[in-house]
Parts: sequence; structure tokens; C-alpha cells
Amino acid sequence: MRSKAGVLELAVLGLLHEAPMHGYELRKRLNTLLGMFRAFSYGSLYPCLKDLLEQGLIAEDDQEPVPARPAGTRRSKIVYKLTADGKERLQELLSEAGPASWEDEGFGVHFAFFAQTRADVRLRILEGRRSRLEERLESVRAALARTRERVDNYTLELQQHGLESVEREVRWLNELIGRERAQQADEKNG
Amino acid sequence: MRSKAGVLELAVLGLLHEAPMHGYELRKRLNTLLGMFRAFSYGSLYPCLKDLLEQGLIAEDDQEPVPARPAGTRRSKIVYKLTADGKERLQELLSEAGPASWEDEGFGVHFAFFAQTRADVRLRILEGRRSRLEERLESVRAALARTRERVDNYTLELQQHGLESVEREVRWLNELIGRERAQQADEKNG
DNA sequence: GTTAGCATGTAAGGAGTTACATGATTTT
DNA sequence: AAAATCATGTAACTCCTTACATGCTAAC
Repeated sequence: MRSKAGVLELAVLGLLHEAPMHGYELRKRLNTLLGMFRAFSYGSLYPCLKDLLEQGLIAEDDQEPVPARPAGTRRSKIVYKLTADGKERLQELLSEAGPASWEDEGFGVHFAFFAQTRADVRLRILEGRRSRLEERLESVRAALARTRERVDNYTLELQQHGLESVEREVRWLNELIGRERAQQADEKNG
Repeated sequence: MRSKAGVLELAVLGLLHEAPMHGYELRKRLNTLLGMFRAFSYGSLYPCLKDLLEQGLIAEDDQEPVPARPAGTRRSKIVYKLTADGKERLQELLSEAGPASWEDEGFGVHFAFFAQTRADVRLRILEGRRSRLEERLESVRAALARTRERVDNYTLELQQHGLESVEREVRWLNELIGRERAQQADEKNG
């Protein structure tokens, strides 16, 4: 019966785990963190915060540097922090190495919090994404081989560029997977 | 008062302009055409076809090779073709060089139909996308310079990879723009 | 003292997905 | 004759956006 299982939830919990923050700041950090991959608007962030608050995963952080404030005055900043439940939920989200973590929508966000993710989960996510991309490559290459001649130059150019982009990401993943494996081997020996 | 102004409308009209087709085939062609960029499900395609039919932009193509069919039997394939209004609408969509044509969601689809697009519109779309990406590069580079030290390796790796991907697309656009310009110059001379 | 940016929020809606439901046709 | 895949469609829902509404605070 849990709602809002989207990327935003993870992103917000992950960022608040690093440091308490208010909504406006959160959104900016979010959009620089995810830079090229995603951008969120206030219209989705604030409802999400409201929801997380109701679920008890985050709470208002009242440790303000200037506590003396006329009663009844609405403070203009609302700083949020993770609750114990929120930390637990974050760990749960960071532990799942399933489609949600390697499909296009989720991969960037999951990767962004790899520093807080267990090594074995990291590896499975990277491998999951790689095989997802390889599936895609194969199906597009097959389609290209089938329709080779009967397609205009722009369409071809687009497919070629798409293909190369994905091939590039696969090479990147290969390197990361290699590093992760080496690191795991180091830890076993050490 | 026009609805469904999404990418699907353009994609469907564009594909039907090349040849009449039924929904199932349309979806497959769509997903190989856009390959790496997008994928649509039947749940969005069929409602879209219904909508286009109601708007009179497409019509059922009854020129079947086997016209003799027991009356009352629902034929299992429904082949659609563009109407005159549909062709007009397609031209309208292909002529607009605005944000819809160079933002992430729309660019791939617009590019895919460049063969049917006027040369000046093509150029403006390519330039629009390039400056959009350059804006993004600048803001991410600025963010990177600001937060350089206080960020973990994975986050850095992600941002770096994102940056390089976009830089690569910019180079690709540069090449395409160069080609378009050369082609236009050729046409002026002859 | 007014513009620009900080800060929070809501209502309406867009564009798509998933899951379901059904039946025809082809392949094994 | 069973299984796969072709083919069409709907209902409920998700996640997010846009546009709006409001007020505070810093800089020029």
C-alpha cells in the first residue's frame, strides 16, 4: 500500500541522508546531481516531500541556528531530515538490484548513490544494465540488417548515432565492472 | 482545441505517409525506427489511432487484396492511411522548428522524418538542439566546478560520463549542421 | 524601492504505462 | 491440437509538468 515508488523518492532520501536540506535546495542539488539525465520541477518535488512526511520517512529538522522567532510566524525555510524509518527505507531501495535500478529511468539515480550501495548490489546493477543495453543493441542491429537498403539517410544516421551511443555506454560499463571486480578481489586478498 | 499533440501523433502520421499500415505493424516500425530513443506500447498507440481517426487525419484503407469477405465478419487487420487533412497536419508538424522539435522527447522523432522536412527547418532544429545542449553543458560544468571536491567518485564518474555523452552529441550536430550548410550552398550555386 | 532570486505550495492535466481481455492466424 | 505470435482494444493508474498563487529576502 506504499505510494510514490518513483525515482524521486530514492533521490530525495539519498540526498537527505547526506545532509538535512529544504525543498528548494534539494531540487537544485537534484538537478545538478543528475545533470544530463533528468530534471524535476517543484510541482513534483513538494508533493513528494509531503508524501514522505506523511509516511514518516522524513521529518522537519527544527535545530535552527536562530531558534528565537516570534511565535506564530511561519518560518520561510522548512529543513527536512531522514527519520529512522527513512534510513531503513533508503537502505531497502539501495539494496534492490532489479529492473527499476537498471532501466533508463532509474539507472542514473541508483548510480548516483553507489557510494552508499553494497558492492555486490553495485555489480549486479551494472551487469543488469549492460545486458539490458546489449539486448537493445542486438534488436536494433537485427532491424538495421533487415531494412538496410530501404531507408533514407537521415533515418540511417539517427540509428547509427543511437547505436554508437549505446555501444559507448557498454564500454563504460565494462570498465566500471572491471574495476568493481578488481576491487572485490583486492578485498578478498588484501 | 486539438488534443494529443505528443510525439506519437507525428510519428504515426509520418510513418503512414510512407505507406498505409495497421496498428500492430506501426508499433513495430516505430520501435525499430526510434530504436534507442523511445519505445511505445499498444496501450498508447491504439488510443492515439482512435483519436486521429476521430479528427479525420487518418482513415481506414479498404483496398484489400482479398475484398471478398463474408459480411459481418470483423476483419482482423485494420489498415490505416493518411487523409488529405492528415497530410496537411503532417506538413504543419514538420514545419515547426520550436522547443518541441529539439527537446529530448521530440528531437529523435523529428529527426527521423528529416527526409520529409524542408532544408531550412532542418537547419533550425539542429541549431536549436545544439544550443539547448550547450546550455546544459555550461550549467553542469559550472556545477562541477563549484562542487568539485565535496563529491564522491561515483557521482563524479556519472557526471563525467553524462558530460562526455552530450559533448559527443554536440560534435555530431556540428557535423550535420556543416553538411546541411554545404548542401544549401551547393543549391545556391548549382 | 524595485528587480531578481529564494522559498513553498496547489489544481488541473498531459502523456504515457501496465495489466487485462479477447480472438485470429501461423507454426511446430 | 498446442503454442506462439499476430492483432485490437480498454480501464485504471503513475509520474510528472505547467501554470498559478503567494510571500520573503537580498542586491542594486
